[in-house]
Amino acid sequence: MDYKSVVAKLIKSDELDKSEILAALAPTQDAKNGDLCLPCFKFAAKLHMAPPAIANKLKEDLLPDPLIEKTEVAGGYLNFYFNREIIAKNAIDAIANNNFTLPPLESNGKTVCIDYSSINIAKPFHIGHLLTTAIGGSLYRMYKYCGYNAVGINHLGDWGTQFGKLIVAYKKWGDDGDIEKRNIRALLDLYVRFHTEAEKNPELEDEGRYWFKQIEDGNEEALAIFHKFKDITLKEVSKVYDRLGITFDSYAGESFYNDKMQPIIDRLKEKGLLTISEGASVVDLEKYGMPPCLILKKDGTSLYATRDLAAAVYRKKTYDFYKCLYVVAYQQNLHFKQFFKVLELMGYDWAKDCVHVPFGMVSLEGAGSLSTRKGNVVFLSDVLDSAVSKSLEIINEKNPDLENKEQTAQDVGVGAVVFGALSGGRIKDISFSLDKALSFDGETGPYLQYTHARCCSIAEKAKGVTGKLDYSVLCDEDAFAVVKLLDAFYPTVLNALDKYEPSMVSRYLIDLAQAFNKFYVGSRILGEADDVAYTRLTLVKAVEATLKTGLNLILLNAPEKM
RNA sequence: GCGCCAUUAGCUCAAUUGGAUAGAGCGUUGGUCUACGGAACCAAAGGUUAGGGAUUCGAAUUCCUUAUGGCGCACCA
Repeated sequence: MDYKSVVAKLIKSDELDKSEILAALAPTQDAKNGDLCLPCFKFAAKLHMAPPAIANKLKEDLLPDPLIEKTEVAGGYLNFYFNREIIAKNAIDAIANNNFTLPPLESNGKTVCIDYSSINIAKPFHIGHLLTTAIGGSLYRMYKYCGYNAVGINHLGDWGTQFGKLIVAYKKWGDDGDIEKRNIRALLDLYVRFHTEAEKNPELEDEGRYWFKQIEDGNEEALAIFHKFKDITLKEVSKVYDRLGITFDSYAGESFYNDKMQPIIDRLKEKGLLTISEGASVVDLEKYGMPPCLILKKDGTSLYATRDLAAAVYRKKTYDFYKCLYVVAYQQNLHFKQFFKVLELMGYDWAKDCVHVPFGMVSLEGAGSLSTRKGNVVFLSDVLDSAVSKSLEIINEKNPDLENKEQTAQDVGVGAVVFGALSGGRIKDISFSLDKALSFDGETGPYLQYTHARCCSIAEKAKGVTGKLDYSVLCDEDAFAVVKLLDAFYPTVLNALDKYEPSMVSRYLIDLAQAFNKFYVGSRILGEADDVAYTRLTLVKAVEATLKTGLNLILLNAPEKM
């Protein structure tokens, strides 16, 4: 419920605009100052009055409404204290009358493409890929929830000289039995070995280039090996996606655009954008304060930007997107600025709808930056396994009779890792530590899941409780804090989407769980009078529904017992 | 060298986007179990918001500047 606009309508003023007042209204920081406040300082110059005097005048002229129980002037603030029963009724009824679900918003018909995860073939799925995968996956769910048609795109890194190198390594040192057994880890070893050997024998690089050329030219042997690598990778990676609950609508990657770049180059030439510089074909961007965007190398072959241009045009044609997001680390900030500018110069007015959603770097605590070439990586599946087995240990210790132990341990262990990736602002660099990823106390995924399970448990035990809703029961500090948070769910999700920031939902869920747990320890349900018990139970079920829906938006399952 | 980003409690992060006494978690110390899940709750300690300047009723938030760290800057992606 949008109480700001309700209050704004009640404020009478000849000199002040409704929109001005609406913009100034803000939630209070502390409940003792009421629920909403109007700082009057900025009106002082216009009205030639002191802020407290303005607050007092507005207070006197305020139209009466049942929503507002009282108003107080404190300094230059006009504070509004709401009738808590009305707020509680609105918040609770919205969920209770919907059979304790928080339905998605209605479709608005808009399509959003989200390019995320975008793993490289024949390379490990390591913790460096966790952020793009989790952020993109969460945005995907949030867009769907908010009524958009979301298209998840895994822009596979399935082209380039590294495949030639890998073929060389495979032909020299490859062991099919080993690959069969250890699949992608065996490929990683080959890749690392190639780079160490190439330092001694630089001619290996030439061999690598030769074999990549064979792939491009359709050499059967080369293609067979390449496809074998691709199959192994996709099979392995899809296991991880399954565990994370991630899905894609398209796996069109780099190789997919190989035959779609010529029209781009033609159009660039047509528009007179392409110039030759140091033998390469570039789009000069000096006017815009950027280095040139390289389109073709001097040998005439294409580059990253070329493929991205082709992909963007293809996506616009195929999906007619309202927005196209690229969830890619901030290292590539400049690349996206250049690439979007080139799209714009090509005359595509939808270039403004392309958005880079950057995030911070992941390094290894104690071991520095991740490097596939050096083999300095931590496999995501290993991290998930550790988290799951720790979770299983805790379950065996605390709840040994639990059914579905394995699945629950998956939910909780994976949840801990994923929440860790989605709990902070995107842009912060992360120094990955297994200890931190395996923390289950405090502001963590398992804490949210625990709180949800607690709700389920009470609801189960209080099944027989019936009575009438008495909203006055929800007006004490602890219960009302929960009520206000329930009311903030949809605005929080919409705001998170607006900022492409899943962590806003994560923070919100932590706030809700903390408020709920505080309420929980202080307010009994079983054993209270019928109406009190029933009303509190209803609040519990509303929290349960909100936690479950919110957890789902940040990719966490919400087991009923754990 | 040029550009972009970051810097808030010992550590990891918030702060409704310019509002009231800057809040949480971890860790530390001390409490709460004969009520529904202790993966919990309560309390204490911990701050010149990296330093300096400016803007204004008001700045962690905007601008300038310095410092530290990260990233990027031509044929990798």
